[in-house]
Amino acid sequence: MILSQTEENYLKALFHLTNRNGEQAEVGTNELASFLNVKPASVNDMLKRLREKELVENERYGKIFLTNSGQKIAVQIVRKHRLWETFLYKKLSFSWDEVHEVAEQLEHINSPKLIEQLEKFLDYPEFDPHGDAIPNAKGEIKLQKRTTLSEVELGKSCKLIAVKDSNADFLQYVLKVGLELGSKIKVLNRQEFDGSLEIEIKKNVLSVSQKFADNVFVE
Amino acid sequence: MILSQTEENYLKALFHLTNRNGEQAEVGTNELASFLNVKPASVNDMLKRLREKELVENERYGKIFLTNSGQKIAVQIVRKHRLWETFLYKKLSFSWDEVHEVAEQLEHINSPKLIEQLEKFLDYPEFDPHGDAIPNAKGEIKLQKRTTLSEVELGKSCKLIAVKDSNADFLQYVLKVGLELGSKIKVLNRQEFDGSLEIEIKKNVLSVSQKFADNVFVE
DNA sequence: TAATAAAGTTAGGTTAGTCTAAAATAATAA
DNA sequence: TTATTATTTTAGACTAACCTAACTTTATTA
Repeated sequence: MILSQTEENYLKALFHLTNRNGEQAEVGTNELASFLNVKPASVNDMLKRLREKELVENERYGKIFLTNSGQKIAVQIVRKHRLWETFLYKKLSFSWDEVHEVAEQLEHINSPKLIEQLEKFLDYPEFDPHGDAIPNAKGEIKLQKRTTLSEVELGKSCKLIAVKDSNADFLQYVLKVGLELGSKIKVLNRQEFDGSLEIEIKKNVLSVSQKFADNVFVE
Repeated sequence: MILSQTEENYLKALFHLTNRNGEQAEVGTNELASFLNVKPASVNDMLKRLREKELVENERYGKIFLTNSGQKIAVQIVRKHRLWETFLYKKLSFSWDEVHEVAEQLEHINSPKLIEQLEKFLDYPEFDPHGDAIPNAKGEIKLQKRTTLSEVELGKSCKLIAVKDSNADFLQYVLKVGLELGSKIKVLNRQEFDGSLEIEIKKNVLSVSQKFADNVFVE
């Protein structure tokens, strides 16, 4: 089935919104609209088309779900996105926070051979530069039971393996703080009243908010 | 200036049609329409928009020209196309005849850094897999005074460096005949009545039409 | 449970890019 | 030079993807 970029973006958005933090989540018109920066009325138009193509299911005034085929297509888009991010980061010296925007464009290129060969060229990577798992050709995703920085015991050290979202501002802040994939972090102290953490990175001590710590994955 | 893929395709088509065989050529509505597989009426609509953006110039019932800024944009698209073709051929094991179609999609990705880095990654290639010159970042193109197979003297040997167009059928025929970039070809004989040539490739002798020989560049 | 707020839908309109059919102009040939 | 043919333009319509404004349904809370 040949889909427009817009249709693909709706499917991908639904995939992300319905699978949050590894849990199923319910998604409505409004939420999808604000995620995609369009108006609810536009979402309605598109949902009608996607229903007709049997890629989504939703009843009048009900929540929105991807069908099996919708899900399959969405996973393939995510796969392409993450492979391209990996390519940009590993081969073209893009920084962590720059890859997302360009991968948003590249993910819509339609060529099965291109993706196969790209994956091979990158030597079958399992994770993208944000630490997210790359679905394989069959659409299978490695399940990741990931620990956040917030959950690390006081005094212990850990290694940064991913950050939760792809917001460029957040990523830039992470970089500015001196972190990158693989950075070693030691958790020194935790403020009870606001959950903020005192951490040590390369012999520098700094304080980060709970929200920050919740968005950083470590092992 | 941000252009749609369609607008970019019109500019690129005009670039190719107005610079044929190194010579300037006049292009009209009908010709552009059939090149792009749309109807003349659609071309008219688009020309209006491109005139308003000052990317093309044409008078009522007159021939169509790219303006300087239209030309600049077109060259950048050609540059991206040829760099991507090179990438697919050199790094992702695409065959000669497969690169064009995918590059048609990739050429519309908008990221100056991506192209800069891609060019660097490929080590500043001068020619694409079809032997066409890749414009540099400034839009300068190496001028190629190219010899066709038709022009080679009887008994002389030459090396295949390019083929004229990107038609997949023609490229596949070229491959089938046993030719690739760099292949050595010896011209044995020429039929006066139809211009066809008898050539030797890897100790095989075969006959090719004048049209074929006109479309194959050698040095 | 009635009133208010939030979420979702519908109707009607816009723009980009396409089309068909018909009309206008230019080019070619008798 | 007039008639025929080819090219170009115009008018009117369609679809995808969006919008605003008004309306309906569901959820929340007083």
